[in-house]
Amino acid sequence: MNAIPRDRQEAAGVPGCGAAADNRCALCGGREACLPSLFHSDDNAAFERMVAGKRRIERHASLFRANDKFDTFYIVRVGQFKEFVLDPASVQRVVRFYMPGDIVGFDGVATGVHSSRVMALEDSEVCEVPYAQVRKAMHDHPRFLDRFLAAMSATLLDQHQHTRLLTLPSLDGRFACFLLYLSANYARMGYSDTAFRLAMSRSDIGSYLGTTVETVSRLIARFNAQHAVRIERRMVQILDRAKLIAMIDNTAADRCPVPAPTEDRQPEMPVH
Amino acid sequence: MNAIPRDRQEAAGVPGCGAAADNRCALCGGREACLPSLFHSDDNAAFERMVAGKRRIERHASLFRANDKFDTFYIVRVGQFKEFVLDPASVQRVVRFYMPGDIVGFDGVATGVHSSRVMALEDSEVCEVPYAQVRKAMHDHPRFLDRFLAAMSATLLDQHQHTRLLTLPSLDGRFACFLLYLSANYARMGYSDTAFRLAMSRSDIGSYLGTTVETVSRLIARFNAQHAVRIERRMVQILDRAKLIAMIDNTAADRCPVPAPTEDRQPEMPVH
DNA sequence: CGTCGTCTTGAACTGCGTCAAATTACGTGG
DNA sequence: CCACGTAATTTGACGCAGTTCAAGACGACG
Repeated sequence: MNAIPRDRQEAAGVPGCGAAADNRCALCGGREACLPSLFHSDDNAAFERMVAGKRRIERHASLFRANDKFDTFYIVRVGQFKEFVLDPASVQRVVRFYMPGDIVGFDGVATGVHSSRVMALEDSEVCEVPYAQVRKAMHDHPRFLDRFLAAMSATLLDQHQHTRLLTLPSLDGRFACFLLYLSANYARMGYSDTAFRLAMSRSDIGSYLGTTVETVSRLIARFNAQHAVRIERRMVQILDRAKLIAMIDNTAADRCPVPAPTEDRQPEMPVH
Repeated sequence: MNAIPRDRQEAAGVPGCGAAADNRCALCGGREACLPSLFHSDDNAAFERMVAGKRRIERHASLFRANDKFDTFYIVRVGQFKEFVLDPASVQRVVRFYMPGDIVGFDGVATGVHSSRVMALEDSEVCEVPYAQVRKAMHDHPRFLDRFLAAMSATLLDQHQHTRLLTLPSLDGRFACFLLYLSANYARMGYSDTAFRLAMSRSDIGSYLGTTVETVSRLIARFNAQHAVRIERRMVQILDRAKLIAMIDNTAADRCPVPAPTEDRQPEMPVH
């Protein structure tokens, strides 16, 4: 997710799995890295001045909705969120999930208005950081500027990962990718990367993977049968990580086979 | 694409269609808005100092590749680009297209290294803007800081659009969406939004839509037969825009039907 | 213990991927 | 200017993965 600087996330086929950061926020103090190294080598006190306050968000309550005014960033302290847009038929399209340490709100900077809705998947808590303060801090602390830009850029990389996931030809690959992505994020937060609880419903997963609830169910059944994982209700155990990775690679084969461009000029006819 | 501030792009089902900007870059002077209002109300001269130079990129040559060092942004002056990553099987996954006025390189900020490859679809030209200069300008000119952040945020919104496109259940919807997106972008550049040339191959389109070349071919044939468009070779004419929009909406119906959440607390069972 | 919602399972249908071959476009060299 | 070769694009036939519709199972809570 957008925890930064996401220490050199590798470009392999699998979502980034940065090491767990360990910078305690003086405000939060929780055991989660609630603001992952964004400020620590610089001026920690500066950050604390930036934080306007904390806010609790009940399960299923929204942090903000599409068309709400944007003037505040949120850093997830505890809990998880889903971000989604509503398509014409009022169907949710989950665009991403947020976990502790992630920064929420970048989408609003462009227009001053939020373009999507962010809803808590469980009882959660966030730090509020007014955009005005962030701007000021960026001006005053060059290092903070860098870190902040890096954070924003990292969310772009996350989006790319999601895009890659969505273009995997088989659902097996997508689901495997999704599980590894969760695993990596739990690792980043300092939890087990082989056993964790899903905060999201089957519907949310289906939406995120670009498929239906039923198919998600069947995917789970199949993965369980193959002993790659053990998913029961919302508990997940990863039993055979290698098998999951293999599922991504195998299914990725020749789709839109633009041949691997080792040289710069790939063979294609010029346009008249 | 990431031309900014993307004047309040609407949240409707269709990719953003900002109005055509009209700020001439003193350096480029081309009739395309090569740097869309990023600097104009502030200090135009400041920008010109920022631009290190221009660079020509031949068709099929790369602006940069994955793992190349990042230290420069590029603003597309003329031509078009595709950005893609290679999956394990060395297959291209097109993540986005760039058109004149778009800023390229945000992905590199997070790690200092590019995560994808950007290749010219036709003979092109870009302005080079060193990251160091941008940082300095952000520090010196608060308004520029705002604009730059807005630009970055806008690319995030673009990615969301792509994600939404990819989760449309039917290929018809995706392709319709793609055509409207191109149309909107040509409009933004001041060209006709009903007749234009595709810079990308069928393969690239297939990759962008998450499908195969063959299916793209069939989509085109079907759309032609329905007189929604007239696509011949790489020339596109949009004949019935309403029909295209309808194709998106119709196919968007109940997929992962999380009911429209008008109230904040949508009905779902608490987790034990 | 009954109701409600989520999740799972079943069966039938179909859109799209896959493989294969034909066709067209375009650049090259004669 | 024409003939040829390469690569892109189109078209056809077939099979399967995944959607759809429908019903049932499970767990939570009143």
